[in-house]
Amino acid sequence: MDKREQLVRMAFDLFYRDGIHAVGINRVLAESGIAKKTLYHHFPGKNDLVAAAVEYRNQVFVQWLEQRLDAVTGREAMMSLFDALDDWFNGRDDDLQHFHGCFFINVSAEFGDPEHPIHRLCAIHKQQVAAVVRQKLAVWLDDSDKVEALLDMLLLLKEGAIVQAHVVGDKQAALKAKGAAQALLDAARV
Amino acid sequence: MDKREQLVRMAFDLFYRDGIHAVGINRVLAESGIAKKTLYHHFPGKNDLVAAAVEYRNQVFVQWLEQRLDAVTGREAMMSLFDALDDWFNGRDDDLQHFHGCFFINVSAEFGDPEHPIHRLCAIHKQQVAAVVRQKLAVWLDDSDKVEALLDMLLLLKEGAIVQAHVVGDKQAALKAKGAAQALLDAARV
DNA sequence: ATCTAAGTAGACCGTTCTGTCTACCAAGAG
DNA sequence: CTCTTGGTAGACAGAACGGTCTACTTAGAT
Repeated sequence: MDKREQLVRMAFDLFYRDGIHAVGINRVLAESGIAKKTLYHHFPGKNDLVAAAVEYRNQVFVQWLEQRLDAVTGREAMMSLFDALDDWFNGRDDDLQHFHGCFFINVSAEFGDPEHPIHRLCAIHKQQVAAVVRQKLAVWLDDSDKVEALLDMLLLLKEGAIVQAHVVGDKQAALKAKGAAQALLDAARV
Repeated sequence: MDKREQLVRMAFDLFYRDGIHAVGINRVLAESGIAKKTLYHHFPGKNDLVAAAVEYRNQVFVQWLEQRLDAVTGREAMMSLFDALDDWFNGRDDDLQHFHGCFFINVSAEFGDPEHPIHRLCAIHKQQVAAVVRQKLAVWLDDSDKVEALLDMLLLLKEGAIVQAHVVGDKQAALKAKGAAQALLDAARV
């Protein structure tokens, strides 16, 4: 693996665990065993490394989600969404590392200005996740208004579950969200 | 107002806007015009100032919420919850300052370890908010299992709305959550 | 009258931060 | 064969960090 990718992965690991501002460039270098010059050869500055870490995580997460929803369709796919979250929260998933909340929510907290490029990347990630779920809904339901309305509600439950799991430590949050999702799908008669 | 409270308020303002680790003690002092010795007279260290800011915000927020739910009961109270969020997101509220996401979610992102005292304070805040809403549900519904189930779902929607409003910038998130809440209450036949 | 608590200004300390720089090395391409 | 690319080790600079300290002031309480 090339040094650039090693740096990005190690940076993500540390940023996800301890936060962006709490992790210095020197720690990323020490833990990855890579020279400082090499880092500044690949990235103009820390912010660019942060951006690369965010994009890396985006790619990993979206791929993970697509895979988890791959084999199922319709209502079952929506249930799989929350089952996947449940596995994540409870450490039954190898792909996403130990759960420390949503990396993108965490990064948005540290880069609070919505105009900041790094905050924007987080917003884009959420939109990409939304697109994955929307596609699953769209092939199932004809009414595109209903698709959008259900999508909004399901994503609210998903974000809520992640927050509850991280802030309060409620590891059942995904299952509670799944229950709510079932009730909403029932109410929409789908 | 005594200096201690001035410090806490200014610290909260800055921490909420820019994040904890991005705001140095010296900036809090410069912007509040208070001497460093005074800060260290009232607080052993920065973390204690952070804790005080979290507790201050907790008090302000819970009071705000109680007030917004004061005049209403039953289903209407749940609707008021999301109307209040909508006002907050869209800057129609004077009590909570300009919206930069949930302070407690943001702080939890920077103090990711659930065992950390400051993370714990954030969890306690969420539990206090839950208690306010639970009380509103409890005086309305007899079945305490139903109260807990509805409470969980409504809080998921609330947290989800805050995240969507902040990360993606969806200022309609509260109204979408309100719609989902209505559907859930309908489904529960209350 | 005196003593204490709370305040001011700001120098200072050791540490850490991001980022630059020098000097050297290895391997593949023209 | 030489030259570029990507790499190593680590000193260094300048700023900012949290925190300590001295010296002085002010206002109440005893």
